[in-house]
Amino acid sequence: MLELLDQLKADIINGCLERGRPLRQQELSERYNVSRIPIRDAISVLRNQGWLVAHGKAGVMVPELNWMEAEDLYQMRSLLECQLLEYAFPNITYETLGKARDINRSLNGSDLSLLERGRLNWKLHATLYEVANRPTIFNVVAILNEQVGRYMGFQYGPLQYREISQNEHEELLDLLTQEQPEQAIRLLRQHIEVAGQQLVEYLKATS
Amino acid sequence: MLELLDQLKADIINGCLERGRPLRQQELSERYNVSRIPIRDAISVLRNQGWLVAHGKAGVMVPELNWMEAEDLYQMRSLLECQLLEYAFPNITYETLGKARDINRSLNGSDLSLLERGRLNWKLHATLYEVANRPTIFNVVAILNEQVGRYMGFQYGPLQYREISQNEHEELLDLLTQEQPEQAIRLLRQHIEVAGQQLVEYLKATS
DNA sequence: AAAAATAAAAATGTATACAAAAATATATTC
DNA sequence: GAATATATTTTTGTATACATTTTTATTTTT
Repeated sequence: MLELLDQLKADIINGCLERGRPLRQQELSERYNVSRIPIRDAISVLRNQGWLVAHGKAGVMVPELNWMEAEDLYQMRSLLECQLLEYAFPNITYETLGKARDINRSLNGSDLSLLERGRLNWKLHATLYEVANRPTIFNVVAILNEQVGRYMGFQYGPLQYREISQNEHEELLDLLTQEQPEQAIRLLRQHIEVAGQQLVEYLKATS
Repeated sequence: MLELLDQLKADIINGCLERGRPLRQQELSERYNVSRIPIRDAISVLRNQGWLVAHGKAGVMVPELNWMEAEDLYQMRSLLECQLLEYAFPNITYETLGKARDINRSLNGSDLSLLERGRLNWKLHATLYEVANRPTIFNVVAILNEQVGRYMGFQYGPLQYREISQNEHEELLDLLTQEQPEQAIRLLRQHIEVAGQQLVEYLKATS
């Protein structure tokens, strides 16, 4: 099941599944060599996570990427993640920061798939947010990051966003180590908003 | 399918389904007179909407209500819905306001179930937010309101929140009619936060 | 020839059946 | 008698089969 979900997500990211055309359960069941039941299960999950949309009675389909959605996702991320970091700050330990640094280093690897890279990026952020002990907000933020994942092909491809992002992560961790929460939060807000703006620019340019 | 979902939600709200005990697919399929497949589908949806939680390998169960979750849901609602109203304001017409007023009047009915009442309440808010033309933020807010729905038994029961809420709706619509967006947004923030605080207080007191 | 009505096809939703995995109970060993 | 190992039961996941609904194609009527 998890395997199937990942395969589907990967195929959505790299464009193997046509956008804007209804997906047929039977086609998918043949493509992935399972019956229609697990396909239905997977579709249900992916629909709920925004990887697929139900277009009325035309069936589910891979949604087109659009800059407005990206903008909104990043705006919500900015709002909610800054709030989470604020809650988290008093509880951040050296262990937390160490874990985050380790993850950031592993992002150096050049043999990572888009999906893996995106997941590590989220794991880094999540390491900080976890200690906020706000599971409900955390969950929503997790969903938002999941949805941002659909745009990963763009963000980690043409934009060469990798190094910039990693450097900002390092700065952020340094500010947290120096116990400067306000500046850290400001940097996080900027980190997210700039990423969003760049993605939006790119989407506007290509569409 | 929609029917089954509503039945399950209703039974979760009014406590027919025990909290904190794993749900068996077969039990449910007998209880609701369907096979296990639609039950599985429904569980998947309800899990994604927070009505059920997967407790490790102990199976899915109805989550306990807790004040912290309620607090967080309302905090997020406050943040995001105020943002939506800001976006919406320039596009709000008399027709929009009229629709909202009609819905608010229909909330007078005393023969409404908890689920129906909650849905009307959301429909009123949604009428305003729709014209913001921010479907992505709108969707997240819709999910948050769906989750708040799990607490409806409390909010519309012991707290007798009905009249207060309806009056605030009317005030809000008046402010929007008078084209006073800042005050309207402030009132909305208060409307949401007070509702949240009252619910949290109640939950703290009873638990 | 265009619109409406009917028939054919396809797709989805659901039930049943079976297989794999998990949990529980029973037996066995020390 | 406690701990481990084995067998039994339960629960879930998936395949197949069928019914219902939706879509598409064809025919009929004006």
